[in-house]
Amino acid sequence: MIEQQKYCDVCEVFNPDNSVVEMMKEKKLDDDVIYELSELFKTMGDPTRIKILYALKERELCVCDLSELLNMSSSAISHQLRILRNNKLVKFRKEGRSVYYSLDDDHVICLFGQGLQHVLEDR
Amino acid sequence: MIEQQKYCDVCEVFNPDNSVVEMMKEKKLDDDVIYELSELFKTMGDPTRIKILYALKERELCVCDLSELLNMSSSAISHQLRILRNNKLVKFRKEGRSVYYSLDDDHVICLFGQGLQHVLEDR
DNA sequence: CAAACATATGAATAATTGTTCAAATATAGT
DNA sequence: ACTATATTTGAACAATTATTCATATGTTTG
Repeated sequence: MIEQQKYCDVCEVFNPDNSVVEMMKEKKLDDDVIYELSELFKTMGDPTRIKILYALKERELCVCDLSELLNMSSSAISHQLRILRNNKLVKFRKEGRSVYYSLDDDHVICLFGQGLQHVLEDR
Repeated sequence: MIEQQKYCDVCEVFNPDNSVVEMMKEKKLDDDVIYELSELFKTMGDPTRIKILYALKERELCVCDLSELLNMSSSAISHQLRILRNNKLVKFRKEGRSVYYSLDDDHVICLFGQGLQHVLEDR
């Protein structure tokens, strides 16, 4: 076992004491959290939804506002808003036949800012 | 035109002066930036890649480290690393036959933290 | 109640995506 | 030169996704 030399200390499964694998595994996030985290980012990983969130950053808007603004069908917008709603990125308020959407909390804006910083970094 | 009552001030296309549409359109982000931003979030929107980034947060690791750590084939890991590389989330360094990957900058960690805050908020 | 409007929803379709498998490239040791 | 190891790559396949279309729900006005 020992004479079988390995070059990656973590791949070294024959020497548990020196293994980083276990260390990492202890520190690992709940699978639930990892899943939710990836769902959050996935939700923000679509141009249409980015545009919706960017618009809602300014003020609350109803479906037809967004539809007009982004030049897309109300149906398409509504579908995307449902995804944003399910992931708690937007909340809504009904007024007559209109439904006004707004950002659910300010984490979204922070994520936005951080993302922009990363994107605009090397230009 | 005027007698056609509308309930969403933004949808009101017949009165440009009072329209919020134009205002928003002026403030709108470059399509390039929106695209890149959504690509960034899309990149972070996968459980495997989240796990990779979370592991790299601690220290640099090579492909077989990650493969061992996440219990996945080197091929699968390599494919995901390519996506992370293309989106400038990780950088790499070659040493012998190994390729060590690490986080490209600390925006990733900030995004991580913000995302976690959002996810863990209501529990 | 009927007509118009705002939104939501389900099915369908085209496009994208993650993993697997097989094969290729590259580096190190014998 | 040969073998073992580390990584990359391309094709293939199943699964997911965004938009469109048609239709349904709910609300307001006449």
